[in-house]
Amino acid sequence: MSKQVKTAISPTREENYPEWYQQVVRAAELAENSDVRGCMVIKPWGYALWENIRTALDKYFKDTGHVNAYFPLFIPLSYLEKEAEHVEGFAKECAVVTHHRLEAGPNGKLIPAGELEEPLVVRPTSETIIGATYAKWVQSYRDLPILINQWANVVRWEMRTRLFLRTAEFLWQEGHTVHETSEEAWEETVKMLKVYKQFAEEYMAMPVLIGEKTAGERFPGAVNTLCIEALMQDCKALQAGTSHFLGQNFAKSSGIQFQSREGQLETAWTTSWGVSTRLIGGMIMTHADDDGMIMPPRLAPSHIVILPIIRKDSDEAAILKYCNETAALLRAQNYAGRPVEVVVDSRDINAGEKGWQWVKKGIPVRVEIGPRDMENEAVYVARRDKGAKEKYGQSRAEFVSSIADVLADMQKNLFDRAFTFRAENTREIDNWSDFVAFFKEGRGGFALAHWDGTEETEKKINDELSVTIRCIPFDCEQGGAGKCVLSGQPSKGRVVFAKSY
RNA sequence: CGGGGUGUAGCUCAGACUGGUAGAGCGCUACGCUGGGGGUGUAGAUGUCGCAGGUUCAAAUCCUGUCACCCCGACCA
Repeated sequence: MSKQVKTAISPTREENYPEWYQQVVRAAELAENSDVRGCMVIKPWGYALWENIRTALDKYFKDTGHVNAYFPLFIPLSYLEKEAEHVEGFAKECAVVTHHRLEAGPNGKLIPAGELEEPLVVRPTSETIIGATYAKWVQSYRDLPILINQWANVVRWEMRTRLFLRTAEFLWQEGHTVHETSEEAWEETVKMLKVYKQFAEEYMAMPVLIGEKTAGERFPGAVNTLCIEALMQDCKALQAGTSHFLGQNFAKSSGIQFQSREGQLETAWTTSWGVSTRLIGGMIMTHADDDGMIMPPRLAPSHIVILPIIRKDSDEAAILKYCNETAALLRAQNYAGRPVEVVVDSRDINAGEKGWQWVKKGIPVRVEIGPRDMENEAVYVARRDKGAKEKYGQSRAEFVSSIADVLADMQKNLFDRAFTFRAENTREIDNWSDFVAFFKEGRGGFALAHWDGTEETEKKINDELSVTIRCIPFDCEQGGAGKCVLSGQPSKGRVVFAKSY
């Protein structure tokens, strides 16, 4: 007797959410822990996802006038010291290179030698090194704006790490721009935030709230930090991207100055904005279910897997031929501006096992093709956004011609699901006991509540409930004024509270 | 950096209290029966028992030291 397993992933989300998450990452072959503390190995299926994220975002950046460049991994320690708040924010999590050579020690072990005159910090973010470079590039208002993005890895020596959500090394993009005026820099900050929102919603099928951070949650050294915030299935919030208005802080510390149209020497205005491999964690926790990953079609590494069902060896050649033909027909179709991507999985392993591997990987569509289907010029189809039992037969021609619509429908379905989930777990709360109940007795979620604007209240709420202000929505005053949920002091509008990652 | 814990096969772990030639399940390899819910039979391969000392005729097991990792806190894209 085979033991009956209900879900492909164990434990389920309900049973143990953090463990479920780890298991999904592993079962979907997205990434695994490496021998290096806090650092992950991103496996081909996960990396392909990142490549698709990159391609899509890069297009947005180019379309908004940015170009890519690359700056050094190492930052001289003295650069980091230039911006006071910035040092304070990152000093505790910096990897530092102090030597440049290894020598054989007495017991055959290698020991560092050749101490550097000035230690180098492995970039936790590149504002300082890029700022120093920009200072050399900028002399005149004619040199502005500078609109550059870099795709890179950064290192932050975090105490506790989790695959994709928080790793010591992660991949990201960081945009760094320089502008003539405050207004223009602010416009850029908002523009890129909106790019992130659009990308999150249209590609990742992950609805996000946008707004600004409170002073306490700001990027170290920023005048203002804008963010996109998503709600995960365990009702905790995930900061999925940030866009910073840096004012003149970094321009001053790096000496980015230019001669203005009026001939005056002026300090420039800068912005920076980034999203990271954390987005993958966000996608998992937004869409994946107890059977594993679910890839939104627009970013899926592959759209369709064809699974040949071979009952007799004598059928094998004919079925494989039919499968490859089907793949070719599908590849000739386009979905969302790129050719449909198809894998034919002809590995000689048990058919059930094989199918489940793809379920766990989250491929949008599985197509089983056996002798019966071949005879009828048909296919047998399963969509990852539907129940695993909901498979349906269809003529091949019909399936092929409708594939783009199926994928589009699935993309929409995933977004709608996530949107509904968020709506169901977002609540306006007007008094403290309801607020406490929402987070302590209930599952939590986004609480829209009034806040008196003081750090004191923010801290008290965090201390008591581990709940933070995720963002102050741009349009928060439209809902009208009210009284702070904790202090009762006047408030201009509701802000978003949640527990967060 | 405080408190707790764990290092044994690729993975998850038993064996340790009471020293006596290294174990299980899963995975892996080969062949067969299978194949549309992840099945099954037979035959295999795999270990400096984290590292270094000590006690002993004998150490995965006892002792000392050391390193690494995990969990709970404080800190974070």
